[in-house]
Amino acid sequence: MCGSIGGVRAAPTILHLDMDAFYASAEQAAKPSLRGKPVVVGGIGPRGVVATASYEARVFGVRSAMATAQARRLCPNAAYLTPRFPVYRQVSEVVMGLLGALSPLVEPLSLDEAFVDLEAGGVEPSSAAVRAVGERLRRDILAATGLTGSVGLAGSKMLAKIASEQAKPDGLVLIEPGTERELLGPMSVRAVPGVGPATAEALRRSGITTVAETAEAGEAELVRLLGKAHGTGLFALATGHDDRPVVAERDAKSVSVEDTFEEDVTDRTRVQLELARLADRCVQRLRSAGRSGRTVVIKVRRYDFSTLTRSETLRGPTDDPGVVREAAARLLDGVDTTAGVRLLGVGVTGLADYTQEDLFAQAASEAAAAVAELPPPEGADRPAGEAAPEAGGEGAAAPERPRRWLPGLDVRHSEYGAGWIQGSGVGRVTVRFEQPWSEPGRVRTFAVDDPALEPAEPLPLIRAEAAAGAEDPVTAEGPAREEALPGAEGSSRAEAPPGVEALTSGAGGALGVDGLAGAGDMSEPGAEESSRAEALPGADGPSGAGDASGAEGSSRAEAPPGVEALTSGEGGALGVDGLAGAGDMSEPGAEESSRAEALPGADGPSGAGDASGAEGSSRAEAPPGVEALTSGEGGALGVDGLAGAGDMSEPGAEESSRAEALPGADGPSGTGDASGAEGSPRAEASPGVAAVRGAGAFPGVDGPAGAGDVPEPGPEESCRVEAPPGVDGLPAAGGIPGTGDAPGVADSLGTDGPLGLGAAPGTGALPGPQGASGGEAPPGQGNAPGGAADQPPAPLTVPSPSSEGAPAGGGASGVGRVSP
DNA sequence: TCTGGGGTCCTAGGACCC
DNA sequence: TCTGGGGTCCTAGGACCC
Repeated sequence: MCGSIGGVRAAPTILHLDMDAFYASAEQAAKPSLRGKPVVVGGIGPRGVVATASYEARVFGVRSAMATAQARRLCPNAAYLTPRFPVYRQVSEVVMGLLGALSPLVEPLSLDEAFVDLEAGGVEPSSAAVRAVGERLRRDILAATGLTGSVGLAGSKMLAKIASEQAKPDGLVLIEPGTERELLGPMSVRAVPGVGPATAEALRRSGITTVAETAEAGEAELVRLLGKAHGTGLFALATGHDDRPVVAERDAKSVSVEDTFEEDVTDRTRVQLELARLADRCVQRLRSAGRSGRTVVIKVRRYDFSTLTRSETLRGPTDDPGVVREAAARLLDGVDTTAGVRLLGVGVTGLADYTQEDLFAQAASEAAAAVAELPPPEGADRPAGEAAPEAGGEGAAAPERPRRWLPGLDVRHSEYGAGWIQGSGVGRVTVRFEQPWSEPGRVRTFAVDDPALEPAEPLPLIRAEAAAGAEDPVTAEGPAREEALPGAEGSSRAEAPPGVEALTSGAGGALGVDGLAGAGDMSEPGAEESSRAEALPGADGPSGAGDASGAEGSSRAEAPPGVEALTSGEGGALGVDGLAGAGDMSEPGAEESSRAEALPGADGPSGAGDASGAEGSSRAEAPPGVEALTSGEGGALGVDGLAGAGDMSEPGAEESSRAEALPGADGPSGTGDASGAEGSPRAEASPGVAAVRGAGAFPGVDGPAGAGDVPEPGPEESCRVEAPPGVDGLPAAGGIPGTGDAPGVADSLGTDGPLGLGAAPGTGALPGPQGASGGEAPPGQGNAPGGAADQPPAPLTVPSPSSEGAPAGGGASGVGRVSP
């Protein structure tokens, strides 16, 4: 009786694999600077939602399906990236290939999930044998992709899925047949696949919340509450009955595409045009799948989120764009869109494997051709996240459209090689040059239309022929750095030297981000600096930057950002400034002045130095950075922010560089930062580490620090306020900039501090606030710089979330140092 | 701070046929 | 002429999943 119940095998031969935080993990594997840091993959625009959050981001409460805007509030320090599906698909194919080696019966549920019938694969039906297979599979997946997956083994699909859920992350759970009911009984009914919010609520109203209660309710009651299919199905699962087979192949039953606009569309002509474009995209997908369909469906989500669908069934299946476009247009005729359309979608169902061309379709398509030729609407509200125009149908010659540098996407620079977009805005794009197999790379900023920069194909997570051969230049560098990190600061520093100069160069100049970058740059020799210099106008920047170096190094570094801001002039806008500003913010009088100077960029120099001031600043910055990132697109800012952060995080090179550069003193610590960074950022931030390491140094790192920031009352608040703007990225930027204006800056900036960059600083900042310490902060910053930037993320928002603990940490550390 | 994109399955009412 | 009942298709909407 209690043993295996009908529908459950006597041996746990059904395996369920679920990759851990798949998209986010793939991004961390591809981007060394993001490892151990909060990463959020999803829609970057104002209406985006989170697809996947790394475990580091989940600590802050970030969840899938959450609005990205909310996620940014919870975890401003995270890196917000647009999804790179081609990469995920590639990895998925490798994983599915490994599963295919286990059994002919593999049922993929999505890119990162699948059931495998081990019995059909000839695996001995014993717990020991299947467990061994599961463990080996996990090892093989890690070796082949660099990613971890969790495995559930049980006698039914449902139980295997529940087991893999319990195994997360990076584990394996086997449910022994016979134990299912006792195991399931106490669980929430929400654990049963198919029970979502609505069903759970319906059951709750009847006093049913657990699986045991569901089973006790009886089938008749469940059918009464939920309907026939759902009621009987749930009763079976709740009582452990699940004999659903693993089905290898299933043909798709529909194909659809949809877009949510960044802003509601009220213009009817525009709505019609967008619908036609969607119809073309849908048909493209249909054709590439070798299918045709008979029913055309349109979906319209209105301004108030109410959604309606309209469908029309043709006499026969088609894959003709003209036919689908026309059907969609007819369906739209019956829908009132005057109040505004939030989303439009076009789908085709009733799929057939063949294409049936008929005369009618031909004629229709020709008639519709004209429509197709219409140029896609330009405009701010282009579908969120759409990076490039879809090749409409045939002729749609994609007119040159301004490239959109979305955070996370791959690029290649003729001189610096492969990298990815950390952020963009205000006419600039920040790129981190690193590869999956390299050490965390440096950040550089370019004009968005820099001809040397172009979109690139993603790199594999695992070096192709592997290991084979020679390392590429980039890699080469890496090694050295690593060593540095750990320890050493020493090493780091070594590098620093160069960097130092950089700083000096004022590269700092570069932007705020740069600021960070700067840091990073620093390490780098000439090139970067120059780049930046150019980039920014900032000529001034440089100096300012330089200053930073010093001491504050870090702090200042941030300042630099400010610089950028400044520099950018517009840019100013950027977070960068923010940073600077930020720093200021925290600090009272002094800083401001400092900043003032700083900002001005020109002053920069001094200002930077001022930085010292501090810390305060630091913080401010951090935040900014964070946001900046966030803003993502905002591009500009965020970018920076990130960058900065990034830097911080980064180990060796940059940091060290800075450290040295800076005052050196901190330097050391700086190094430390690196370490800190990571992590849970905040946590680490915590005291100890940070402190120790110099984290302080890094303050940046601190990013975590950022966290630290949080803690602080006053500053933050202000920060936040401002932050908002920043968040949005651009705007903020702009705002900031203004701020930037040196003077104002302080205030604003401060707030902005936003930048995240500051984060790093922030750390320092906190302390700084504290006062004098601020000065010290600098050091951290130095480190931070690099690191900070990255991490940056920290804080603005932070406050609330998890930060709590963190804060202290961050702050603490910062403080700690300071005191010293 | 509103809430993506791509799917699957189910329900329910009406039309239509037998 | 009235009244039924079953089955299928179409349409619209909703829940749920990743």
